[in-house]
Amino acid sequence: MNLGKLQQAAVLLFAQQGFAATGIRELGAAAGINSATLYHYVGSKEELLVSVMKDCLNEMIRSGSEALRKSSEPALQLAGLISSHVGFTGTNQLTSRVAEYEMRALSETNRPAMQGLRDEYESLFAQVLERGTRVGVFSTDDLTMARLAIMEMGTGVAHWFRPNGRLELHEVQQNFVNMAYRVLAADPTLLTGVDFMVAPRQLASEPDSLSAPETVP
Amino acid sequence: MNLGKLQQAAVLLFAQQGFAATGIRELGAAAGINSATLYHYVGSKEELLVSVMKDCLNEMIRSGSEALRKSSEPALQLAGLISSHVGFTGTNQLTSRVAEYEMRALSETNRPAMQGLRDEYESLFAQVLERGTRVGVFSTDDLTMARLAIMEMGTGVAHWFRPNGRLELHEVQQNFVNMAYRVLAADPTLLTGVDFMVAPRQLASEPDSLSAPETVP
Amino acid sequence: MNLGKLQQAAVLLFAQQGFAATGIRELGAAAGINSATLYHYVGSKEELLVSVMKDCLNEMIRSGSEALRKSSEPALQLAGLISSHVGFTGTNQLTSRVAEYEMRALSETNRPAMQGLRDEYESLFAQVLERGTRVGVFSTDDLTMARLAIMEMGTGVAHWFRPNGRLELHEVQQNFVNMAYRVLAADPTLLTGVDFMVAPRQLASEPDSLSAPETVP
Amino acid sequence: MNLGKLQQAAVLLFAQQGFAATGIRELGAAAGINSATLYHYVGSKEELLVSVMKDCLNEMIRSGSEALRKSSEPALQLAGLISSHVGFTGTNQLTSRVAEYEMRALSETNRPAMQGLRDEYESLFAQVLERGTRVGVFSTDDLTMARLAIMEMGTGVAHWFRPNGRLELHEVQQNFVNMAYRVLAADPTLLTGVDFMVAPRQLASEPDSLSAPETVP
DNA sequence: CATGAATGAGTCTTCATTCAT
DNA sequence: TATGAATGAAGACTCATTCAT
Repeated sequence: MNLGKLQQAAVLLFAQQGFAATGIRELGAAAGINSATLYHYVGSKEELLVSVMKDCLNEMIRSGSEALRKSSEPALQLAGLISSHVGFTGTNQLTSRVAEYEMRALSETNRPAMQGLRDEYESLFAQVLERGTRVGVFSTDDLTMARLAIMEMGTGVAHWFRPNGRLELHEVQQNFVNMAYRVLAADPTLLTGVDFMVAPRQLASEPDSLSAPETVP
Repeated sequence: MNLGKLQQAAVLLFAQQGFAATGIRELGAAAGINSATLYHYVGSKEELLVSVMKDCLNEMIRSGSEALRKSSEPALQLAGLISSHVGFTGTNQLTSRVAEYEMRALSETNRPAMQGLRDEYESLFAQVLERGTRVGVFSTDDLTMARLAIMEMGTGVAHWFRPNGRLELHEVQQNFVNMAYRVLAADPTLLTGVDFMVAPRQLASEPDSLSAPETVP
Repeated sequence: MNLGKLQQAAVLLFAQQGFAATGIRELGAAAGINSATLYHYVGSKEELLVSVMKDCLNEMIRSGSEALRKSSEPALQLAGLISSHVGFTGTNQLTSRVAEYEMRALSETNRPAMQGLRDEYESLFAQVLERGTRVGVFSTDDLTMARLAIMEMGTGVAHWFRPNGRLELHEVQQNFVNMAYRVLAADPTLLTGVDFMVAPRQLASEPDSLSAPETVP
Repeated sequence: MNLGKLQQAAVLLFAQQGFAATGIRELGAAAGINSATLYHYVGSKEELLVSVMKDCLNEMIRSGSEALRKSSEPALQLAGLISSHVGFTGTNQLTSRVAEYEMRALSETNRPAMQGLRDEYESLFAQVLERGTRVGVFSTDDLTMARLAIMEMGTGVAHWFRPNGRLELHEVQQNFVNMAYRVLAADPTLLTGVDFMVAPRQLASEPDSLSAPETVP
């Protein structure tokens, strides 16, 4: 037994049923321990959620920041950032879903810190898009809406991507970069010959399952 | 008292805290009635959710279908469909959020029917995109991913749009049509002089609130 | 609508499910009225039970007393009393069952009065048996036990007798008189040519149903 | 704490007030535990009732069957059976009352099984009486009615017998055998010198109380 | 490290009853 | 006479959490 296994069980159940609908005994059962034993690893049900969310958001920020550091060109930075975002979301589908959905389940004690990390992550996109627009490599009617749209569509990957499905994850990453470029009217030839791709890391909290056949044709 | 007011209270709380985390007494208080009185209007907490979701999904299908009937050109149909989708989502932000998020809260008794409506709605997009691709007005690397991305980004409107904010809803609708056209490499001049816009209807379950200043600058 | 129909509905449900397990709305539905209307006929659920029990016990006492008045011979009085008891029980199966079972459901306000009636009724048996024993027409090891046994077996008729079944009610009455005579070692020839039989009256509270085929072969 | 103590508390309350009228908190209080703790020992209120009834009916069948095995003579078998029945009822007054009265409180899930056990028990009496009649040791106008009467009067012992009262339980057993013999016109001398008596066992569910002075003089 | 027993506060739902219409 | 709407109290049951072992 260790915290990782417990987090995996938690993420699986939280993703399926939601934090509020998941009982502590259910969590214990899924992790193969008594519900009381659970309190040896974690102070409370909410703390368990916090530990999952913190790891998740920190890795998102780390991975996104790393992508930004690979180049100083906004267009390439954006490609890296989207590649990171989609890669992470595809690799940690359940965890990232929980981190997004269950923000509202946090008490006032914990929400500000987690929301702060989320804001920090989103600001990575805002910065790149703004610089790219200023420099003239991106062009949109409304930059804010474009940013929100691009992030949202990337996040959606968590809902449908299946490992061992029709598409490899790197194909999905490439494709989403292409779509973002189109939305921003960026020049796709900027990408030729450049390695912007970010290899995603799997979190300890991400369950192994979900290798089922792709549900979306 | 009437069902509408109760639905509004329910949607507000379900959107903020989730179905499972919302108590029956809380619902009653928000609707201005005793929790027991609630059972005069609705058979159970879940039935209340079902009534909201059913109304929501039915109106989405109706509105989307109406949009498709305004033209036989796939490109214009898509514009209408996106206009409908974004308009509906912006007008019924909380209700549509609840309808999306709380599918998992339904019991096996009710989920299939609701999921069926959701699938029916999504198939509207699939049909149009497929026909447009066959006809040659749309061009993508992967049509399925494009479809998912376009739907997802439209759905995201529920998270940030604020009436009386920086943007009018019709501007948002227009902008999302433009972005979708870019993703699909569709010719934007096809839209000039054409009225594809669908005027959204507000559901009885949608709370009046939320006229707050836009949170996203 | 009238009190009688309401009592019938009540007796049917109280006999099947018990007083505590029967709801006021259930009662209304069975009587064909709204549960609120019920309060025009009766002050409360308990008062409804009381009205049923009072009518029942009063008629038992009246019928038993009448039987005693038909003769001054203890042996013949007992025959009349048992005939009355069994006849009443067979004619008002459900009502008498409710009157017996639901004594415990009464509040302290009403129980003493009802228990008083019950005691008064049982004392009819005690008196007759004692006089008969003193006179020498009855003979037992223990008179108290004999009395309890005889009453109990007569009461049991409520559980299995079915009108239109294998046996006519008057046959059952006769048979129980015979059995009681045996238990008391009374001379059966005392009964020849004497009409001790008491014709039972049906209470307003007794439902019409139960004309089903006898369940006990 | 253990199941037995809980069963005792349940039997006491169920016998006094009925299953439906007894609350879960009341049960907990009577057993000296919190109402929630009760669910560590039993799955539901009904399951608690079932456990009591099952134990009771099984022991009745076991004891009755044992009595039958002590002889092959129907007259002696009947004596043993009645002795067993009355002994059991006098020893487990409350439990047997609950087992009889609360059959109707069971849901459709549990009632068939319990009713099956009850039927099995009653058939012991039917078999013996039928064989005895065929052999000619019993004589009645109507065997079915005699059987019902005999069983019912024995069951009535639960209502009035008090340990440490005027009569010892074995006296009651003997007396009821005598009365049954009279009802059936059986020869009492058949019993002389024969030990047909069955020693009753007390169930774990039977409360200790009730050693009060006999209520019926 | 692990757990069975325990509990107060909470869950959704039903209760008997009242009252304006 | 009749009822739909309303409610405080109570129903059975589950909750997250604690603690002695």
